[in-house]
Amino acid sequence: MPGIPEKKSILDDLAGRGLRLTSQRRAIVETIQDAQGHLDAATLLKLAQKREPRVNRATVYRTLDLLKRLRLIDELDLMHLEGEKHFYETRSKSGHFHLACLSCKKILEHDTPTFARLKQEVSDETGFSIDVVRLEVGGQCPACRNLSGGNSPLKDREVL
Amino acid sequence: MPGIPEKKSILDDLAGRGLRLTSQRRAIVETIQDAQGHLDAATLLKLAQKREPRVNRATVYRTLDLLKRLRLIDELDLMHLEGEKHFYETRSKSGHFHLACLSCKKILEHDTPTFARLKQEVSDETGFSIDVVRLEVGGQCPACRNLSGGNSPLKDREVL
DNA sequence: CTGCTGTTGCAACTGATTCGCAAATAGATA
DNA sequence: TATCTATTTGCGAATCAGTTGCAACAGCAG
Ligand SMILES: [Mn+2]
Ligand SMILES: [Mn+2]
Ligand SMILES: [Zn+2]
Ligand SMILES: [Zn+2]
Repeated sequence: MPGIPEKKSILDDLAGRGLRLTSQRRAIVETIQDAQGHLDAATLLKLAQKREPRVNRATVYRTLDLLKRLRLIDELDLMHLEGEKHFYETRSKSGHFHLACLSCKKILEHDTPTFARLKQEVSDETGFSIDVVRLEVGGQCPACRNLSGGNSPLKDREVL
Repeated sequence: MPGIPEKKSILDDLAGRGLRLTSQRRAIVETIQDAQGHLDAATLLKLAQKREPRVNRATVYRTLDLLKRLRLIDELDLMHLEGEKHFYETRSKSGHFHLACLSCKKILEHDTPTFARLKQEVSDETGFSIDVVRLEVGGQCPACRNLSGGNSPLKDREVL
């Protein structure tokens, strides 16, 4: 196993394809890689501008699109809990999927061997060559579940 | 098993909750139920207006939101192959998931017992009470796979 | 039939993302 | 290092999906 060369991997990949390493791309990519959670485009712009003020919103979207097409990042909907924006995370930490609590809006990451098996089965059964798999679950986290009383799920009051 | 009362189930559900069965809701709900494939809001509006011209775009969105919250329909992203719009289908035909061919943009529905097992596992392992599960796969369908030559996946030309 | 209250149409508005084009610049080349 | 050129960017306007406030409308209980 290498030391910690993981850090520059996306930029290396871009360079390897003959793409230009502009200061903007560096700032955007490094921001995504250093981010703890899931970033939306607006947040990514703000954070990237701390590293390189000359980053424009359009460039963020163009770079996200590029990284998506190169399969270096994954796009998440996270059940669109607030608005229609999307979120992004690096592929390296991939394999997991996301649970969104519809009450407290927290996002939980999870994985289980059955998920990998499912992908394999889908590939085998359908003949698809799979590029992206997005599994998202919406529900109520254990904390919110207790908090909202132990009665029946989905009382009218809560949903209407 | 009942005869074919399935048809009115959504409207019955709405009525049972004391919600009003307006001509607009009828048109929208029946359009969704009769639809073969996956409808986006704009298409749904157009089709619903054939049954009842007095259907407005806002009402379509409000009704979709209502049906979503009541868990009577599911919202799909279908990998946002074109634009950022969403698609809808009735819950009754639920249980399956969707494969989107990134080349020909066809949508394939699929299911496998492992999918049900996965949901159960997720529920057990995380303690979440699950309301919605969305599994979407992006890739290349068998037809497009052959068509694009048997060489390595993702040539630069195709992605840049 | 009447009245109350939930629903709707309208048209303006928002938020997210995309676009065309001229200016800037990374990286190859001399 | 200076030059060249295709790629990338900034800008600001445009598009697209979805939302909203409010007055008019219309289910449906009584
Ligand atoms: Mn994640
Ligand atoms: Mn989406
Ligand atoms: Zn919660
Ligand atoms: Zn295809």
